Amino acid sequence: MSEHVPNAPKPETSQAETVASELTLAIHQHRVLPGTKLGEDDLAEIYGVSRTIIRAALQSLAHHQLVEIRRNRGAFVAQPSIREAHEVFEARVLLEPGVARRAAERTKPDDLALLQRHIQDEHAALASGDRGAALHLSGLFHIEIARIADHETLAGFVEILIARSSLIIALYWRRESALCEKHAHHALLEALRSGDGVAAEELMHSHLVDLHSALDLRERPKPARSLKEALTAPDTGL
Amino acid sequence: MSEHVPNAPKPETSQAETVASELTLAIHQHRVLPGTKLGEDDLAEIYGVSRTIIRAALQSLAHHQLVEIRRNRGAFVAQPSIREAHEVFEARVLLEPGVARRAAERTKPDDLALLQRHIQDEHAALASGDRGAALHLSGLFHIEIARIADHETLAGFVEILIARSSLIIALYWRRESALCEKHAHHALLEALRSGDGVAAEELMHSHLVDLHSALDLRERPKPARSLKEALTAPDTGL
DNA sequence: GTACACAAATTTGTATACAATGATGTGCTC
DNA sequence: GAGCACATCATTGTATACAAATTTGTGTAC
Repeated sequence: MSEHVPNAPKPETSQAETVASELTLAIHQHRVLPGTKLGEDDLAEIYGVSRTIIRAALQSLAHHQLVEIRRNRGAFVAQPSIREAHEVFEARVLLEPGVARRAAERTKPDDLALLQRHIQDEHAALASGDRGAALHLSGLFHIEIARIADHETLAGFVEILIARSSLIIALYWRRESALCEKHAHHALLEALRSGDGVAAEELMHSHLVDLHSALDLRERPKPARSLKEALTAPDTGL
Repeated sequence: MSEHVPNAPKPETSQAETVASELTLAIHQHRVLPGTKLGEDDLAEIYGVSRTIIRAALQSLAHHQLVEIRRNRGAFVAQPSIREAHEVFEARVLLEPGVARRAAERTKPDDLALLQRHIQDEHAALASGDRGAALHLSGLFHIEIARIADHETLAGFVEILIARSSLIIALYWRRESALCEKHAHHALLEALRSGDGVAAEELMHSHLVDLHSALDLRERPKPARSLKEALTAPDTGL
């Protein structure tokens, strides 16, 4: 039958999904930055698979708007515009508070333990200076809440929005403001623990508004990095 | 080998996108029903392209949850469960009223004309007995409103939800209730014309609640059709 | 020295070949 | 005749080969 072994000789998940997951993780953790070109041959060699697999993975990421595929040009890590950044956080403000309320009404003990660990891990990552990992875990916290809400459709949307948020934070995060989500997440956890849906809804709302306002979304060209793209656009004046 | 597409001297859009669009349309119009197997070789021959293209198109539809890909088994038109059906309409009730309000605040004269034509076409299709085409146009009406709202992120979600709604209607539509959306759509159009966001929001809300309640979502096995799948599952008792 | 034009090299787009997995059919055992 | 084992077939999964397009490099004209 099917025993859940990590390095199984018989992959239950397709190779394309594996590559897509790894790439997604790398983008979430800001190991590859927006604008980076993702050449098919390079990736094929890195992951030891053929371009067929890489292509499928890249298409998957493109559907999640994590990469942009330009015909005959290749795949690049997406660079959300200021407008897109606003859209994403507006959508999150619209969706996630309701999801949090739903989650508060359905939280089980195991869920609380998992969320608690997420917060711990996030804190540990921050303490060790790994901002990328902390950011990733911070996103996972929100995704976990969506999962607890037990609404796959909304959870899928939330997942997409959080993935794009990671790109937006990479591009527009205001350096001086600390990435201190510990308090907000802890308060949310407590609201979930007590089953207080209204509190969870409000906490999530203010948390997201905070995040949105912590971005520097004034008019400026996107910091297109790497290659000549960084040089064909005017400097940000930093 | 390419004599299928009439006028495509220089394809600006990739062949995979073309195939995906055609398949999506066919599903929206209920020309292929939920549960239908979409064999790669068959599709490759039909559209006159290689399996590579077909595969990319099917993956695209799978991302939109219009088809389900089972490893080593192939692609099948998705059969949303009752639970998924509820989820989809819950999500639509959550998202679309706000989108309609936004749209009312941004409607331009050209948009009104376009919506008017959609309603006309839908009515004409219904009169000629082409329920599939009418259903498709009905969905396009909602998508058009999302486009007018000028929020690409939300519009993308709405598009996905409407695509899935088409499958849900194919599976669970209550036969006796007429597919009479003309009044609701016309009322919405008028609200948009007068720029009354609150009215548009409320009209959209009640319209969606109506649609949801017009489905027969009582417990029953999914009508898996075609091939032996229809025989391995208990009959719907119809 | 700059700008344009052309050629080489790299990279993506598509088709096809082969391998692997699941489905089907046949024959043997009991 | 029922049930299982194995061979055969069909279909999907993956790799590779080739075509098309873009980018890079070089040479020449002015």
